[in-house]
Amino acid sequence: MGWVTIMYYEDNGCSMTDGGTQDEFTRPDDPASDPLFGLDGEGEGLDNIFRNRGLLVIGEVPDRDRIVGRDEEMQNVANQIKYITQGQKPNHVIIYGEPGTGKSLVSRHVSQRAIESAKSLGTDAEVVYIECNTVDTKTRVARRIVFDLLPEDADMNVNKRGVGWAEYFENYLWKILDRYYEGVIVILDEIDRLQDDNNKILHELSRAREKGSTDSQIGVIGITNNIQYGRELSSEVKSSMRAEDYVFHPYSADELEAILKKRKDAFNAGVLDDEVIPKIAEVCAVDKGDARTAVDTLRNAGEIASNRSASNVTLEHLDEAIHRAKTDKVVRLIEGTPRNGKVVLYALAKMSRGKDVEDKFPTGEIFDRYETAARDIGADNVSERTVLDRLLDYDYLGVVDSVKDHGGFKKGTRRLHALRKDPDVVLDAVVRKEPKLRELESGIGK
DNA sequence: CATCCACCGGAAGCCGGGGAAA
DNA sequence: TTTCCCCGGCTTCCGGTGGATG
Repeated sequence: MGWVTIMYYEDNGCSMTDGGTQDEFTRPDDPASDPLFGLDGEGEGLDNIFRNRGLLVIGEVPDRDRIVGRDEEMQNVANQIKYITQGQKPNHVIIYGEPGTGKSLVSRHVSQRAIESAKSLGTDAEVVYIECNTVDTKTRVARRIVFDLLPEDADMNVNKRGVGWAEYFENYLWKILDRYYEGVIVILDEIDRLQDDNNKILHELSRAREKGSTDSQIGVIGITNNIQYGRELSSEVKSSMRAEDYVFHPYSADELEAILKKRKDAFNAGVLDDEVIPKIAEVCAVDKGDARTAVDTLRNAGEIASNRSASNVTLEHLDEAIHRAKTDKVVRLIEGTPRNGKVVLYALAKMSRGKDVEDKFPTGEIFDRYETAARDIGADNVSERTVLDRLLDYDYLGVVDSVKDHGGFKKGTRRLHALRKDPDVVLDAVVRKEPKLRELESGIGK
């Protein structure tokens, strides 16, 4: 959950001095029935929509019977790492595919099961899962592996600071492995987020046994949603460490529908309108078949219904949830871009509203609209050259489609720009990130 | 054909902020 | 803490582009 900004407006007619005006919300004697949180003391009625909202929170590894449509992928991964159950060397695996196609899910689930099988067969094995978008340097990765594998009761003192990545390996990791583990699987998620020469750590891990660093069997599963990176990595890695690589394809609408239905029991019986799940599946299947977004959207629709104290989750709530999901996506893309860039986007969104989707605008026109917007909010405006740069940035980010245009009237090569997202969505996103633009919007109306 | 238009996009350099180094 | 340096946003400058024009 993210933080929600709540604004309070002062009530002018209110005097704080005299009288003992108490809280509007009188506290109940029993905190278990505090109406402020919708409690009634019985644990009932806390929520008329959700029974178990946790089923719709991404990040936990679900039971095997909630995994849908990835049987082949699971078997493929299992075939590569199964040797660890016998205490033998697992193969390395590289997985790539679009976001939300079950890469992390399958890797974690299969690895976990392999480790359990190994343990029950008497092999000491463990799995380490690392998200490289936060653990993004060689040293951090090495440190995470060491501390994750270090048993609680180990009589080994590991320095937390001042240790280089190679030292972590030399001084600690190999020793820990030799002492406690016959096999380890290391999952490196979003491996493309590792900084520059990250393949060194891949190399070190994957060749450890051949180099005689340890007797333990190490299997690496590298995950990336950057197809390009995945290709380069897998060809390079394949030759040097013989890793198998797999592509996870997006979920179909049917699979998405099945995934969502498996999580239907997050809701109370009967509150979820029948059309909701198929609609989400349909919408998300068109947009890259992203299961994460699908589940998020279902949860959001439920939350919107819940906040409204509605008795059912309806298509209306869903439409709002979809809009919110799209807005969130754009917000994520544009946060971190310069303020003037957002004003440029604002200008383009304003121009695009009500126009044909195919309509494109030359840089000059956007610049003019941008200038008035910048003046309206009292921001110092940038040159046309910079506006062009901002538009090209957004093109790279996938918010704007920017193409070269040859042979206009009395014009050489020029560029035309159009939004790749719904203008209303972009407008909402920009307005959310830029308070001045929000004032402008709410002031003028449309 | 040469010229012109109106923009593209690379290069160089300025500036301020932030983080590392001293 | 101060100092230094790097980076990203921005500007200015300028050669490039390619159909229209006469």
